[in-house]
Amino acid sequence: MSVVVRFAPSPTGFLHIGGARTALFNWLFARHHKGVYRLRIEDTDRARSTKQAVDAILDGLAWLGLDWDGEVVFQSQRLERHAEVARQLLAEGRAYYCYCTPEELEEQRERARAAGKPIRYEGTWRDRDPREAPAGVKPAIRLKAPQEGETVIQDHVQGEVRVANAQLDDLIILRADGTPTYNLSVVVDDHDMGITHVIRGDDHLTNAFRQTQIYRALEWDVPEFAHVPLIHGPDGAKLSKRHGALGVDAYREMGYLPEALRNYLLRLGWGHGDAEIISTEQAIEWFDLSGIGRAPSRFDFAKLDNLNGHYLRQADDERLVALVVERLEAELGPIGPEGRSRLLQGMAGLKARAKTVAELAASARFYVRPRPVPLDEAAEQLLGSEGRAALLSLMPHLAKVEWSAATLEAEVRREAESRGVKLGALAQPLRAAVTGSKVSPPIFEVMAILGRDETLGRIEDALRSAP
RNA sequence: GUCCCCAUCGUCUAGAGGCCUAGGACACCAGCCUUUCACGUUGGUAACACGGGUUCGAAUCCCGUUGGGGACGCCA
Repeated sequence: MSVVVRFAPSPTGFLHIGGARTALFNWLFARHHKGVYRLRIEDTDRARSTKQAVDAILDGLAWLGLDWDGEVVFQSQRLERHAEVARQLLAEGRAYYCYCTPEELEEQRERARAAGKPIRYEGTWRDRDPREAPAGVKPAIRLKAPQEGETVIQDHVQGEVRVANAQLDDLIILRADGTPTYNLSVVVDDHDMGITHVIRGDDHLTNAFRQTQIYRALEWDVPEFAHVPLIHGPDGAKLSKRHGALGVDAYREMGYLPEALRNYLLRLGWGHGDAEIISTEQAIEWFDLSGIGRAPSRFDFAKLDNLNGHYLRQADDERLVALVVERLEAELGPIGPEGRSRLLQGMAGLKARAKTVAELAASARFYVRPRPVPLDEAAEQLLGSEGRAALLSLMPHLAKVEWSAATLEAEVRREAESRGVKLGALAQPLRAAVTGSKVSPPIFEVMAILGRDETLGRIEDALRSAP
């Protein structure tokens, strides 16, 4: 039997990190089994679903590289089919009309709460004669769920989970306005789409019981389930906007690479021995449901940063230049071919030092800034009067040397030696004057990339700016 | 309140009764490398929540306690 899975977000907000991981797991599972991975937008909440949210989800998935198979299914376009199934259950006597008003139901809930009993529908209309129906009340349709025994699900992550049917109530499958409710829609769509494995967040575990009851009433095959533990914030509490319940676009904005996020998300809740750095190809080969852990996990930016740094160092220079230019242009205006060329030459030295694209852009800024390059506080301190004096006396030597990283370094080393100072005594002021900062890629490499005129010009600027 | 799930270093995890004096990774600390910062490298601190069983033997199995989490909508 071929595997068919789906990712089914509801477009009431952005694609958050938990959803991204669910999508990743489904995608990996499908690719591993050479099956089908589909996307279904659960937009039946007409009031809260927005086009922007749908776009954000689609964009987020595309950025993450989780391509789906076939057409996107919009649940809102299948309402008629869902209603038809509800009516079928009604006709078969496996569902019934319920004439309770929302107020009555609220009273029932209150009563149950007060009595310390499970909060559930009392079954008021389950066996009542519909002829007693109050006039003018539009009924909802409820599933006639089993009252005895228990409902059991075999979960690939949680194992066998069972709950007494007495805990469950007769859930509404079709609202009074004729629209289907979530659990019915999910069951009908999963069935119609031929979904074989439902991999989703653990918060759906209890829905699995209700959905199982609907499957049974319909005499349809129940799919395999895998409920993945949720992702918590660093403090162990529910993810909040402060620490991780951000849209994937926010991670992109912070400068994370999609391949790094994929690797991080994969390892968050799934393991394969000691493997940490896992390429997507390798992940497809290895991914299995049994590797999913059963405990919730916490989101940790430090580890994501580390992974991102790894993938950054691995990334193609041209690609990184494009990402950096995009950010730098937003800040400094258009960057010409010369600037791009410097960035490309300097990228190897730059990317070895960054954790995120944002950091990369910040540290690359000096390559494309127009003179005079502003000196930050640390650079100013490094220069001081001694630093400037050192640079001044170094100028003639720099002016005459052949302009390459190796010759520049050799010349400055020779000078340091003859002056009886450490290389740093000359290199640091140079770095400060040329980059405006005390931290940069190797300074002779920087000088070589910048070229003789630009470098000497910057040094002169720094000398002139003496306080 | 009711039901369900979970529990190994700070974090992510390896571990499916003896291979565990509990392994790896991130973070942290120290050393090395070094023109800065990173990278790299070497070493270090650090965990089986607690209490009972079962067993010759338990991180691994069972029960309870505690602590987290999730669900209880005519939302999805």
